Amino acid sequence: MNCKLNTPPPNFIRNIIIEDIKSGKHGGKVITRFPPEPNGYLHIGHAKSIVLNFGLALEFNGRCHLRFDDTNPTKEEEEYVLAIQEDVAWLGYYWGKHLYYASDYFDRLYDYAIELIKMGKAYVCDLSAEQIRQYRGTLKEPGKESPYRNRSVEENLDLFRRMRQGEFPDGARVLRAKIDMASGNLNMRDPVIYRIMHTSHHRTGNKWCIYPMYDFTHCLSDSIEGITHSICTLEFEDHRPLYDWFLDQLKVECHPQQIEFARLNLSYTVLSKRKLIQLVEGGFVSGWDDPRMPTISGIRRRGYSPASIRNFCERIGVAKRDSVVDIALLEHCVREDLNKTSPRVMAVLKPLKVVIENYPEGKTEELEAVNNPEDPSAGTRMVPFSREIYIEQDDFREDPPKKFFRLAPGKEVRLRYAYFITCHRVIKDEKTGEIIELRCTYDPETRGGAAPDGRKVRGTLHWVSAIHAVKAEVRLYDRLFSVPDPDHGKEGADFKTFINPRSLEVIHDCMVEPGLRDARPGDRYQFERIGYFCVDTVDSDPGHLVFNRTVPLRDTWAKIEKTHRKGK
RNA sequence: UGGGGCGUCGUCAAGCGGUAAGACACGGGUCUUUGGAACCCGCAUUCGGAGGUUCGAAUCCUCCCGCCCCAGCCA
Repeated sequence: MNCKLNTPPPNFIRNIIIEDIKSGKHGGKVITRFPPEPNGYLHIGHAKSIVLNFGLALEFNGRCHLRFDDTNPTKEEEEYVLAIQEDVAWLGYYWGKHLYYASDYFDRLYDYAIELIKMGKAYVCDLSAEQIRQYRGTLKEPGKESPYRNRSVEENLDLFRRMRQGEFPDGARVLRAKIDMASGNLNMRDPVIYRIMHTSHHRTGNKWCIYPMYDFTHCLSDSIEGITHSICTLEFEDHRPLYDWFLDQLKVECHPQQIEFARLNLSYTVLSKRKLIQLVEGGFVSGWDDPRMPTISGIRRRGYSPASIRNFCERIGVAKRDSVVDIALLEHCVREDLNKTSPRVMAVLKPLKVVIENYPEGKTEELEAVNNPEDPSAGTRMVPFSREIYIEQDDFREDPPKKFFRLAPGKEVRLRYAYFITCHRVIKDEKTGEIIELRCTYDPETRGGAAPDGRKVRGTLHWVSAIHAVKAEVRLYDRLFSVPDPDHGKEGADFKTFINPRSLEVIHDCMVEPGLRDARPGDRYQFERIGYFCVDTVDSDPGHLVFNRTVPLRDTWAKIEKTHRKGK
């Protein structure tokens, strides 16, 4: 475990656990579980659950199991179980030997079902799916009892065994719990607990042709593993009576407590599996790991650190009310972490050539640059400087507005770690009028960036020596959606219509300092004055560097300019 | 009168009868060789609404209003 734990803020689940420990419930133990269905990729919403479950286990000296809820072979695949394990591990959590599969319990679950039948608490029903739906009644009207509800135990036993033997086709019969067709809670109206599926399972192969349903499987799996607190999301609140019913009927030795909390919603994105699939399959993104996706793999590729995700999940809190967390908090969490850990480097995204006329031609010198002002132990590096350099196009204005502290005709600025330069001439393309080069002079007395005469300059620019520069491709990622709540657009507009057309801008001829030549996939940097970037793990290679922008630095100037424009 | 939940600052969220934490966002300032970071200040006389109990209520009671979830042989 590599994550520190300052005491997390209080939340109702933690409070329940503290009380339970105090009262000696469950022998004072805390055993939780994270139970994903391996039918898709994990996203930031799952991270909330992972951090909650593993975090609680860690805090109270218990343990957290990783259990795959794999009871529906038509939807689940091995590929997902591998991806999920990778994501949980990347987040920094270890389940150790406690890796389980609901499918490991199929034999025991079958035995439990037999037991239920013997108690007269379950029966085989021959109604079709459509009929079962009709018999279930509606939200306001009670259901009707199935004509098969009162079969004898012997007949039920025989039929259920034959279901297992494969004597019946898919959908022919199901095993149902005998509870209450008039219950206000539809989950209690004789829920199906086993269905016939002649489908091979990614782990049990063709051993089974009947598979247990979630409600029956989950509570018993929890019980088998000795889970103390079974934490799930709000939509399962209605299932709790059923969760408890099975455990009560079967007189198991361990009866975990199910506790529900509100799932995470994040502004400017979507988190439902169904919608994420549409983004992938519709080609709106490059895949599940597209850096704009809220999936763990996407976020990872985007350059977010595991620590920042954990921190985010702890800060958003855990409660029962529906809420939408501002994505600005997530962005704040990455900046906060990356600020302390990322080496600084100079990179020019949109280069503008600057010729320093009074600097000797052919001369090169090495200037010392600090790697991370937040971390002295990161040391320093040498950066080459020469007569021709690149600066950011945005750092020059021929006609500067008020408070523009960067370069302009006649203005002096500091080149970070280098010299003060003053702009004397602007060279433009004769035809287009586009600025193609600046002619400047430098003050040799200001080497390193300090003025011996105490002269102040407000602006400090990053730069890259032209002959030493390394070219790179940079991908500027932005929020995937242009509205805070794409899920609930006006008039039920499809969420895809809110996709931010500028969520990705690719820049091909960026100039980065030479030390970056050796950057490895996944390496994270702060491009000074611009933002945090990481080397793309899929498309970058030594001959063609590709950087992903994780998140831009806070840009006060952009804000000033914006409000200025609005105000005038 | 189907059943189950939830309503505290723009957004999250503590609070559990003793007189509204914190974070993000936002606004202002200090500092600065990143207009970054850091630091300082401001930001709910009020807790969905109305009654009631109490010396005292966001916290207890009553009624009302609003929002979310449930009719898969999905999880």
